[in-house]
Amino acid sequence: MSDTGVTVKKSEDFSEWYTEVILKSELADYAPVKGCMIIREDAYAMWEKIQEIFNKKIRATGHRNVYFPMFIPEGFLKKESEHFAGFVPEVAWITQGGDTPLEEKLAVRPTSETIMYATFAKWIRSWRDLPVKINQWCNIVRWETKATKLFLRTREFLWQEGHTAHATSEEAEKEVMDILQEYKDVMESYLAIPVLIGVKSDSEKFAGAHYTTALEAMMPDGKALQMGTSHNLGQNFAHVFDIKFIGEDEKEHYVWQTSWGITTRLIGAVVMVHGDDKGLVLPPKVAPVQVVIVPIPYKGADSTAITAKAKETAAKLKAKNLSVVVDDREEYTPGWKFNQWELKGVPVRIEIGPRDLKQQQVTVARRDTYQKTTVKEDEAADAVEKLLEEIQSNLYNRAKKALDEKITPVQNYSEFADALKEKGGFIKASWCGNPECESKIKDETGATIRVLPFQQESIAANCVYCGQQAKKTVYFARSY
RNA sequence: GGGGCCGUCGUCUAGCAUGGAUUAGGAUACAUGCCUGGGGCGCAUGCGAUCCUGGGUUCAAAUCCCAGCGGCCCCA
Repeated sequence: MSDTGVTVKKSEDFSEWYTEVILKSELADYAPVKGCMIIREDAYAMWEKIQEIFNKKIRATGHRNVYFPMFIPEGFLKKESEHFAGFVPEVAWITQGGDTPLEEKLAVRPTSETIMYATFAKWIRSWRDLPVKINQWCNIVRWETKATKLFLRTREFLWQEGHTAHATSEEAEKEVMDILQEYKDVMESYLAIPVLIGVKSDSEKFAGAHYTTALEAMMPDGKALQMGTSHNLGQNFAHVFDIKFIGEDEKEHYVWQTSWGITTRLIGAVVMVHGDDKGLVLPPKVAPVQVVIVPIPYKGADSTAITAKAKETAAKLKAKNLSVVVDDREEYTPGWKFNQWELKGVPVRIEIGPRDLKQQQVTVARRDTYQKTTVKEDEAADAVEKLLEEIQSNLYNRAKKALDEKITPVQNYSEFADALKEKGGFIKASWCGNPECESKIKDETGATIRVLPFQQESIAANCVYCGQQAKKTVYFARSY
């Protein structure tokens, strides 16, 4: 028995399944340094797709890409004390260059607010210089000491960080929400992962932010995953870094700022949410290979005709801008190839054998449902294109259903505990707004407030923990 | 933050309890040749191991002890 396939069932040992799928589908590999990973071809290709999608969105709204250095002088980080306190436990420091100790140690960026904003102070003079809307794609380092997990928590990861400065609070506020919506679209329309959006509680907000908005998804094991954040920084950093401009009113003002990011963690979410016992199941819109064609050459059959037909079909699909691979390797049997491409999550497989040739058809198999049908040869390209759309929406609908099933409204703390114990997921509950209740709940159950949804609806009059007058309806969950 | 498990050819592993004799064995992968082909084909031959690293115990260590490195899981 071969062990090249996935040996663990997703429903039986989720963690093990996750690791195994990633390694065997060759998305990633471990690096020699603890908590670091190698992002392999297919995963990187997905990251590039995400970059393409998001770049297009932010360019359309006037943002431009830049690159700042990865070394940040300690003094910069220390300027905003809350920010520094939030990040210092996991900053990697450079203290020596060659043989020479550095006079001031350098942080390997855990995020770039400080180095960017020191520069903003130089760039911004007048209201005419605003808004500043920049973004960078880069790596960052957060020296995790706790458990690391492929894609979800590694010491180094890739992300994009957008940073903006505006003349007014309203404008910054709008930016935060616009970006949040763009993120939501990336996740739902492209990654096929539904998310809950809202504001973070103070204890969970970004260190140094005025407030943080976030997008939260639900994983099949009942744990929430933060998919992205968009922060309203208010004027905190502006004051610290002295980012001022002369307004139209001829007076001096501090800028209003935002920052926002998504990371390679999204790839881990795709694996978790859509994958199955055979391996990855990739949403067509971000799949590096959308269609694989496997010729079935029988002994005695006209294998040149079969291969020719496979290539011809591939050409038709490519003409529709689809990414297609013809797997004409002779050293593997068709059955072996089916399994391998399923492991890699390719959404659609086309089989072309003597039978198809004779009947001028192709056999089409979809990854999400394993359904196999035959399609007339000249209709194949259109049919596949349509099928890919169908798979994309099927994956989203499946995930949406799973999310909805994992949201439990509760009236009191015993219901809260039961729901969390039984199925995990999001617990929708009323909260008085006191951080102490939040913190006690965390200590007792491991669940934290993931978001305070924008659309508030009252589900109970009293706080789920202390019984005092409730102020907010929030989603709790255990999280990654 | 706390607890537990693990590390042997590229990969999965046997051997470890009770130290010595398996030449560290097998499967898979890889290479070559044949045979096959609509769900991980078959046969033959071949290649492939610092038993994670360092130290200790011992006449003798993959096996026991300690430390380090790396991985996994669970709990809060």
